[in-house]
Amino acid sequence: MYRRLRAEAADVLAAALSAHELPANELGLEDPPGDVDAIVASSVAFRLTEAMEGAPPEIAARLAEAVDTSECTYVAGVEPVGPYLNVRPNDTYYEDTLAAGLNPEYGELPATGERVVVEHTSANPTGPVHVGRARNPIIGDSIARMLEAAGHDVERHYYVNDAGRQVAVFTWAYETIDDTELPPPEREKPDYDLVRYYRAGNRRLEALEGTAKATAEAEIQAIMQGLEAGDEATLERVHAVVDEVLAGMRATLERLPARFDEFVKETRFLVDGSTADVAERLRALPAAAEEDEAWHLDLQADGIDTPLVFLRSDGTSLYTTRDLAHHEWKLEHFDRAVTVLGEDHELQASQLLAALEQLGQDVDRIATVHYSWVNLPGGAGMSTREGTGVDLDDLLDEAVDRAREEVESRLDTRTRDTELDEDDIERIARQVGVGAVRYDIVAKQATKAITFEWERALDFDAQSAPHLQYVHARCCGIIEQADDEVPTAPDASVLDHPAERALLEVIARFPAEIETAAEELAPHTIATYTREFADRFNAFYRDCPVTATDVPADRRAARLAVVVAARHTIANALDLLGIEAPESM
RNA sequence: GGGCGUGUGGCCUAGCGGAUAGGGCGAAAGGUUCCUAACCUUUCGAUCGCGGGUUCGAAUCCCGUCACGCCCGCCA
Repeated sequence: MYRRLRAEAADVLAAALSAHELPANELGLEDPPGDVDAIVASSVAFRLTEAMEGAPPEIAARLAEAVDTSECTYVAGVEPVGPYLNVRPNDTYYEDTLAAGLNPEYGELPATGERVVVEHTSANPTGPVHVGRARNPIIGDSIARMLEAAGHDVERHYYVNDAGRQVAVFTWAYETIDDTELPPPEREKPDYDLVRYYRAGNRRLEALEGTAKATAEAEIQAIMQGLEAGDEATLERVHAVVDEVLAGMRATLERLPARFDEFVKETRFLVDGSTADVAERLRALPAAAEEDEAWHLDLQADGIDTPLVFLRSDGTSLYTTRDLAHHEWKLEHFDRAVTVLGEDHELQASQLLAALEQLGQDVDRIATVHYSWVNLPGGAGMSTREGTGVDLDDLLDEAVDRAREEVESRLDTRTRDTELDEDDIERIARQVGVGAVRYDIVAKQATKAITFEWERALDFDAQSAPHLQYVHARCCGIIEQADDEVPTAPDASVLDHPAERALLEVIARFPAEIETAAEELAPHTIATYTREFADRFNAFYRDCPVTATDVPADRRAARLAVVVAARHTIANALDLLGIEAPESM
């Protein structure tokens, strides 16, 4: 509704400007402050003091007179308030919002037919997912959900780095080190089991000297060469390790939940020859040059000082070379490609785009979202190899444990009729605990650095997931109280309470919020919206009883419809954030 | 040294060049015979890092500066 109202406001304002023979390219449309009784406003009068020869308030008044809303579906009027032009909605705006909100899918935009691949996480398959990396699946999964809601066909990909030196070291370590030399795994999961070899292997490699070191390096080199050549036996040895670790990592990511349609292996682009092919085309570019038998691409013309080395002197490819083949493959199969990467990959990502452009690809179809690091208090980083950092499994376990305590401590004071059994408590604890972790991360702008602190990440009061989930539970409670007798054709005209109007207005904005969040690839804006939604619902809850006996029948029916629309909105908004919506808590 | 990013009350955070910088935590006070108090109300608290500039108007744009983070590999 809001999208159409805003479009209509733009149309009538543009027409009014044209009537004064003024250009209508800058309409100054904006959201008015909270205490102003308007949905959309314009500050265009400020800019016309010369063209219309007058003070802004007087110009606003003259423009308002020229506005014709007779053709509008939702605009009731445009009124001058000081220098501003405020757009008021008519009753149809509220009626249509209420009717639209009764659809359980409310908020979803029409299908666009656009195929979008969202690549996220893509953490090296070397060990358990830690909290430093957890920002990636949480942001990536929410972006995928938003793009889907915005009408696109979305595929989620995890790009598996199974071709670099790290996995060669890992494979060597796994095959050389005996289990008895290692400490017991921290968990009975394959990623925790195998990371011990990875860590021990890296330590051993640093400690080795002389011929022992040479032997080990030769073995690692042989594995890398085998991978580069697409040698079947080598691929099998490496994948025995990689697939096993990945299975463990996948199980952890499932808890968020972050699920993938495809795990795209890097070696695939070696085996099918596309990496060699892209390297060949890169060598033919004017900006390509050979130095000490290695090949690089000069990117000065693209404003990047660091040249991109794409072939080693031994003829093997590098990570970005393979990623170039990977991205050409994406562009071939999808209309758009979105990648979520840590800020440490920024240079690599810009080199990738510059190289693709030199290869003649349409890089406008590629978007990259960068997120800043998650550090430990004191500024320490998290590293899989060194074993520093907090495992995501531990964080989620702790979150669910604390949520369970919270649920249990509240059992005594519950007044809702339905009882909770053990399974309910466990389910709610999981929904609340995991939701709190996701919200804490997704609610912040990706570019801001985060310092991980247990107390803050697991604060269930604050502006947190449980606060939002509680709104959904309240909606469900009211609907349950009303025996699910939801009116199919409610009369919105009886909804004249400010809290009812305010709630309908925020419901009306939901599709527009999805649209902009998907366009800007900014999931935190949905988190902000959801918070504002919760505030307005709670005001409605406080001031507008629904099922009380002294509420007239028509008002009860209309308010019940508002609650249903609110339930759909909050449930779908939480879903975009990957947060479950409990019916009771 | 160069590139990119971030800097908003004690702490966390929102903010498209426009209306009194919006929330939360914290601290203080209050609210439940009434749809779940994981809620709500009130109060306290900000020269939007600092200095210039552009503009009718700057947290927002530009320049400079400081602090912090990331990057600048024939690693990924």
